[in-house]
Amino acid sequence: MSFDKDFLFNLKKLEREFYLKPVVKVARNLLGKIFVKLERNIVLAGMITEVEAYDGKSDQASHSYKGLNKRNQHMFYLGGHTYVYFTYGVHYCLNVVACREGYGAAVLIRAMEPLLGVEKFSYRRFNKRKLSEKEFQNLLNGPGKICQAFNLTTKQSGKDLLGDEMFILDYKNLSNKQIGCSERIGISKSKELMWRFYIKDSKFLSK
DNA sequence: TCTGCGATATTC
DNA sequence: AATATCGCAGAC
Repeated sequence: MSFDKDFLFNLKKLEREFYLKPVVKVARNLLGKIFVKLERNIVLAGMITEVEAYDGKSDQASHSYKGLNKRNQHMFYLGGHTYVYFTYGVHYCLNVVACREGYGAAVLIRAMEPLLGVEKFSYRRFNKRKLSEKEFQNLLNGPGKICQAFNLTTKQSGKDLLGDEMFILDYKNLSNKQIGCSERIGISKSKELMWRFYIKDSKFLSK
């Protein structure tokens, strides 16, 4: 199986309806789907392997928990938009907004398997072209790494994933057996919720 | 292979 | 003061 442009462009873009379901369901369903960003002369694509769900008012770990502010405003957009935020003074993180407009739920994209644009990813992440096996696996296996490789910043926050610049393609539908879950990483509140989901046999997961 | 730490924008 | 992170240095 090869992931060239022709293969990708025969896949169908996820429709609005996909994003309007409860956020945990959207999170699980995003596993195995293909995130695509079109740049000037290049196609960047990765298969989503690890995600975390963040709900609205009920979830103390969610950016939207305390209501709308300047930083989190895009998290309240209609499902199917992006929410990119800056954190630790260093890193950007990509989220996919879920549910109706004004609800404030999103899926943090934590890891992907690189498919197209590997050379671009390599330069942005390691400033070189030839990578070891280990480096290849580490291209997109963390939320900050994804944004570095795809060159995503707050400029790309609030974009519609049903548009032409960035979108998600329907690809794999995974069974419950193939999906692992755990506590979310790096939070202190609402830790008991098992809302981190990942593809069990993937080599492209965060640490 | 692992642990601790520094970097530092944004919000409360 | 805390945070939805990462890469590096130094210990072993």
